[in-house]
Amino acid sequence: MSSYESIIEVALPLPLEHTFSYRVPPELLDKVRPGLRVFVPFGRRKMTGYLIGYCQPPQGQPLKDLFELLDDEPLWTDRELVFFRWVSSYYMHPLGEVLKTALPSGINQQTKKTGNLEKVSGGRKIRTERFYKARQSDITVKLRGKSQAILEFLMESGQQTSILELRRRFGECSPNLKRLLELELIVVSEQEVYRDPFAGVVVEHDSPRVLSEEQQHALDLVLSALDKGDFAPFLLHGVTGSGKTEVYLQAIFRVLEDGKTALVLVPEISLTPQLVQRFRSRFHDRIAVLHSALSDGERFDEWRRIRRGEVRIVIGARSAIFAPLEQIGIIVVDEEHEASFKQSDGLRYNARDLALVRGQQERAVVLLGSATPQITTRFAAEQGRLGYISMPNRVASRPLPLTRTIISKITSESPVSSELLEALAENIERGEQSLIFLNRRGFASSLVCVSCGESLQCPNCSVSLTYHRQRRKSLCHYCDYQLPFPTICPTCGGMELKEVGTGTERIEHELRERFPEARIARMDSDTTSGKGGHAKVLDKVRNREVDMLVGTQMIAKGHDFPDVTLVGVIQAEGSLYLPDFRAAERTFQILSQVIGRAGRGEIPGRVLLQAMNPEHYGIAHAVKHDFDGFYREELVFRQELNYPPFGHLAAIKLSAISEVAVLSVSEEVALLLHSIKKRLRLRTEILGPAPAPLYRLRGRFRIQILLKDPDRTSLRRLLTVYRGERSLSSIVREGIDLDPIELL
DNA sequence: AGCACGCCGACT
DNA sequence: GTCGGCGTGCTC
Repeated sequence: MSSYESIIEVALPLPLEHTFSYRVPPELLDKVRPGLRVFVPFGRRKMTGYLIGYCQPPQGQPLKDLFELLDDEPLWTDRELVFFRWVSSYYMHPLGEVLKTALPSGINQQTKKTGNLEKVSGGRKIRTERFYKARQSDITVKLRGKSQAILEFLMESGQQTSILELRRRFGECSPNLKRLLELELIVVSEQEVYRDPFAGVVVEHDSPRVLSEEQQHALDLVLSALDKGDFAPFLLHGVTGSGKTEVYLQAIFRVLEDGKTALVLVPEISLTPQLVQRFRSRFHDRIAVLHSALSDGERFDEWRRIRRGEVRIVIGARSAIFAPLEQIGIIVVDEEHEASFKQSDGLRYNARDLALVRGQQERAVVLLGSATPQITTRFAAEQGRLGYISMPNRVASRPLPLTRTIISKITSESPVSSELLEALAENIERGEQSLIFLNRRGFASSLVCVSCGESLQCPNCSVSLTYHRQRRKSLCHYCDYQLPFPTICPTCGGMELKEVGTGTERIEHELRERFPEARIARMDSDTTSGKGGHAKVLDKVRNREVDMLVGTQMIAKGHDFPDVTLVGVIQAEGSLYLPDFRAAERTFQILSQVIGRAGRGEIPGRVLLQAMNPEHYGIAHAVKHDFDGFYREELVFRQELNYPPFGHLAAIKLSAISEVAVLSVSEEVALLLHSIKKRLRLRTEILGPAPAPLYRLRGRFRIQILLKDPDRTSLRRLLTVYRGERSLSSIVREGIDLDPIELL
């Protein structure tokens, strides 16, 4: 054994830039390989590290020996390590922590000190089950009852059969099996099994559907890119109901035919059971699913199935970008504009951006699908850095819903306008379903004291507490702060508190009074807590057990309700004035999505949209289903203000810059930055807020941080110094996801 | 991140 | 006189 392999380089999951070297004890020399986890001494601790390579013995310091190797087979390939290294350097996050994030959680060993006792915990968890098999023998023994039945079954099948399977067929049968074992008629063995997140769920088979002309054209473009076998990124811009999923499915079919694999990223898989269902009925058990609702055990097992090449398709939420797939032919990012592709603690990454990077490294086709792509994505497509595929029409020539705005005044008595009420009444009469969308939960958005005018505020977050009538509580929607059923003003002791602002709870209440016979359901994070909370409501709607569904964003995303013909939107501009440079974009997107829920079946849909200022271009273009119009106006607006994709932020390349400029953040964040300037401990200069005409616009501030003489450490500090709700790192990361193509 | 060492205030 | 605050520094 060469001495070269006797010193290994180990990355540790700690916030340290450096990797560490260890000596390999002679008895392990023939077993070490990059890709294994190692258990090593570190200070006076012991921890799990990642063997990433070999190195020369550093002079001067004595090396420690590693304790043990935790794996037999490498957990990652060389190619994956290249990707991890890229992630590490781009997000300025230590390689060891990147590896920890990428690998299934809960497999690392940790030492904990309990008094003087050292406790090793964690480690891999492979589930095993007992399997029984009939012994081959000519002896025929006649047994009684169940034992005989079990023996006959095992002899007939000749297969290894798990205890679970036997229990399912014969009920409790341990005593019988024990007896059969004693008689040496059967043998038992302990075997590895996978925990199956879909245990017991049956799906029907689904065949490829006939494509529309538009879909066929989109598919052809993707297929010809696949044939070239090179990196090819696309934006698939298709309106709601244009059949993007079918394009994904058929492209993936071809990828599998070519012997390659497919990775599908979806925003929040628990919210899109329909999509997973559709994939499963097309591809059956060739699919692994990765998302946060899996237990550690299930996730570990799905991960192992992928690593071993037993599945060719992975569907998952953002973390699935690290799935151990090899030979990736296509990466699909569905609803690419969704913010949930961003991981916002620990390693902060945007899975949508990483899809492009991994796709490039794997020479795969990357398909970013959306009805309302991010402005920056569309801009990149316009510049030719992404292929652009457009599907502007719905399948089966179904028209987009007829959409109308209603001007709503704050002073109006009911939050639901009379026109909307009328339309709802008509729909009930006709036996058709309606959705009512309001992007705010609770009953009232604040309680205001009639005598002193103060509103109830959260002491931690300085925002109004939302009044929840059913729970008899005032809640902060940012933190967990809550007050029980407030009756007295905490400022002046006044006895009368007025409900101001409207939430979904109030709308539901209102509609129940107006339509006592109607079957009304509400769907927001208050009503869908607990397992399967979403599915329950969604099934009710699909089974037509509900006439009206009131809800927040939740009802806008990805559900196919074929029988909904009317969508009502309360406070359409509700999200327009949030202190976020993407407020207009978000408003347009959410409106487009909710409008897209109407008329997906045989009957054309219609939408009534209540807004105080329907002339705002985000709303006006949503009404006209006019993405391009919106897109052009937003680009002009951003160009004037130097916002992304035109601003300096696009130039943030963290490893190379000599100046960090943060622009266009909220007033709150701007003030925050000033207040923590001392804590930055950096040689910095914070410029701004900008002159009034600029920063006053939509309440946004323009500020700038100049980092003098930046190095890795100071940049990291800038990223991590403030670990609040709105951390500096998230602001800098806002910059990172501005122009993903810039990454390549 | 842990976990040490280290130097100043209120306590059995 | 000690317990304990968190500042600083190190971990192959």
